[in-house]
Amino acid sequence: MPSTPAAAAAACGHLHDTRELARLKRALMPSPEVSSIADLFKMLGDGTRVRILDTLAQGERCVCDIAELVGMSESAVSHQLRLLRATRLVRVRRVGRQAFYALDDHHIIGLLHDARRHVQEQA
Amino acid sequence: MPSTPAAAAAACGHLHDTRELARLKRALMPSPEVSSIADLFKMLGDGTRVRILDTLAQGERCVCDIAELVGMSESAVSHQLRLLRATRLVRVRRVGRQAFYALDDHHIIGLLHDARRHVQEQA
DNA sequence: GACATATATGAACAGCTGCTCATACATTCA
DNA sequence: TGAATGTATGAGCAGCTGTTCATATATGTC
Repeated sequence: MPSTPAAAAAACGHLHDTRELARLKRALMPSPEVSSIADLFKMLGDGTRVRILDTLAQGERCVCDIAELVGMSESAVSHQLRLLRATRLVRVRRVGRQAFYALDDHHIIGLLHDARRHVQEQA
Repeated sequence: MPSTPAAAAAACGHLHDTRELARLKRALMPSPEVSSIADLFKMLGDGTRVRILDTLAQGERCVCDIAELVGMSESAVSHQLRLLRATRLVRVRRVGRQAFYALDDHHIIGLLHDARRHVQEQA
């Protein structure tokens, strides 16, 4: 029955109705938000950064202690902290020649916690 | 006072006590868990996959509809669905030559929702 | 001032990711 | 059976990521 050009666009046969497809499309997240969300998850999608954030969940730490705790070079950690700073996941407090990093947003702990529960469940 | 080799290991001067450092280290997440969590976030850290999951949050969809809704080629979507399947974030139901994908774990919606709130707040 | 310490950064490089394009597979229909 | 359809997959490649190594900067100490 629907051999219209509209139906041909969605030739799959499930959603015959282009109008319905358009309605669903409108309900999706807008692109800028998708990018922001993906960027946030990208930032959380690295073992070193997860470790750093887990460490900071215990409280403020200086760079060399973080490096020692996560088992990475201070340089590597510094590079990662730079990224975490840029995305406002951590903040710095400078005291003399030391830099003390802390979580800038405690929602992150929630996300880490939820992710942890998720991976534990399906183990 | 602490010029012992132990103190030299953590020469930074913040955590003079190696014992304290060891205690903190024990409180950190074990490596396998860190990897699993990072892998989960890695999976969520891509715009196309976020879009796919957002689409599936509305309900089961076949591949070509997903492709149309997220604005990507069916091939690209199929590749991503393969990854999402491998990490058990989505599941398939095959009917004839169509494949209907759905979220396999509704915790994911929670994570997406939390991330969305987070990026909206700091906008 | 000269030197050590704590952190930051740039360059370079290996490994990974996500796309496209071509192709294979499976199912339905003529 | 042959052709069309819906999906899956392999190869190839451009772009990105995370590390190391060398170096720079800034503060504190002598």
